[in-house]
Amino acid sequence: MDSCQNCKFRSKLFDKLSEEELETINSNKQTYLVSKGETICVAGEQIKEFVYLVEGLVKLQKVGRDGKAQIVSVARPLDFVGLLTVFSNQDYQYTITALVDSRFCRIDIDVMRQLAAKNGLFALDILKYISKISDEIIRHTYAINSKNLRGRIAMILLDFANKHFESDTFLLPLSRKELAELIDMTPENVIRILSEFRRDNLVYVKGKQIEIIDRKLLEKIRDLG
Amino acid sequence: MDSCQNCKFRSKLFDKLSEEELETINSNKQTYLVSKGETICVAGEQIKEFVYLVEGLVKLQKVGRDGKAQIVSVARPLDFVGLLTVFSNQDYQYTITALVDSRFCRIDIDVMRQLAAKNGLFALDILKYISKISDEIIRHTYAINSKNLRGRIAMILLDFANKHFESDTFLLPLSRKELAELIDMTPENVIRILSEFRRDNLVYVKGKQIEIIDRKLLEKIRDLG
DNA sequence: CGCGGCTTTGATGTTCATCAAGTAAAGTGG
DNA sequence: CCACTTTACTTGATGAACATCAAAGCCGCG
Repeated sequence: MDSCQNCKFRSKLFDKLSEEELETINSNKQTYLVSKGETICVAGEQIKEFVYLVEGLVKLQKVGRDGKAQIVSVARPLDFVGLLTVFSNQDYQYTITALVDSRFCRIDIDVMRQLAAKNGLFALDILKYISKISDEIIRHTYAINSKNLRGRIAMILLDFANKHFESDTFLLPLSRKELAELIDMTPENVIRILSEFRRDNLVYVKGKQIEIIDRKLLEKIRDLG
Repeated sequence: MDSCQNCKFRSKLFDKLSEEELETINSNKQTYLVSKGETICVAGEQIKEFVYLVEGLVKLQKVGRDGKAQIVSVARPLDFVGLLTVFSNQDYQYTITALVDSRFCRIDIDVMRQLAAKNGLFALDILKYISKISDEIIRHTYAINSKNLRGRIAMILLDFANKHFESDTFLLPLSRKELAELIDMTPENVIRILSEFRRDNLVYVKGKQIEIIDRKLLEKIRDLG
């Protein structure tokens, strides 16, 4: 019933696989449920499996020398959270933690490698995804660092509205501290600027509940910040 | 005489190709010489060719909204400068410029794609390289942003000494302004801190000539900054 | 010789992190 | 379900790090 062949969450990444190859994946995969806050894999551990997010939301983070966490990316299903370094590195580069209750699959990494080696079109698709993800992370990082604090908050709010929720009203899946780790600022300043946006009637903010009121102005702050 | 089959600069990237496949590359490649300062490809242009640096040194940069350049990476031969976005994107994401006189090859991108589709082991090797390069760029970017200005200068000097020249004495291939673009600070502060390092007898600095004098202390500044 | 870009140093101002202290919210055990 | 503890959130005051501005010296090049 839960076979990869019939999985409605299956991504286009696997489109180039034959029925037989899909069955290989199916018989080498395991499905897991994790609750909010649970860790899926830990940076530094040896990679044995390819991690594929089916439902939910996770964060990829690394820990700096000073022990402070930095969130590299917030990933949704089909973002192939484990993909990034699976093919270059022996160890996970990032710790992956569920932001909401999530479901994911693990596929033996050697099985993935063998399929890629055997099926060049499949490998080429993985290539495309990896390039795309890396590219987005790099772009995001540079975007963040080129903006002032108000611009960063504006950007991240619009990003959540546009990419994650497709609505101007949403429930933030991150704490203020996590927001700070994602856009490289202190929790105090995240709060300060959110309050400022609320005072200026740009955004309705109550706890994690967010509503974008003046989208035009917010976009201006993002773009000029 | 200049065939890929005999090329002594050929990277391990092509190891998985058969003689016949190498010949396909050979007959679809073109070799170019560029002088210092010349541009190899421009961000935004359509990707038609895979760019492979044979000899020299180049910078990858993008231009921010404000028109200021940011250097994403300084690449040597075998760094596959064009690799990063070739497989995900229609357009070059970065402008590539020679920092010293350089030699590079262009290979038709469709030929590369076809070879990857046909030869899974080759595709898998490309995958490894892409992952590795992205990973390094991301790591470098985070490293830079987590350090104060003195730490950044120390880091970049040690990086040049270790990775690029394998010597504590070398000629900087970048201007002060370019250095600033690479490590996200202003040219004034690059100069200020270089002068400071010279005053403290950490580094001999005269124009582009650099000599690391107190490596231990410089490493400490890098790691603690 | 003189012009323009690169380099250097100093003075000033802004942005942001840090510190401190208090309030709300969310678990936790009885 | 309520007191208790802990964690998250919020605001203000202070200081440090860094960008910006200004001005002068240097070097290569026409």
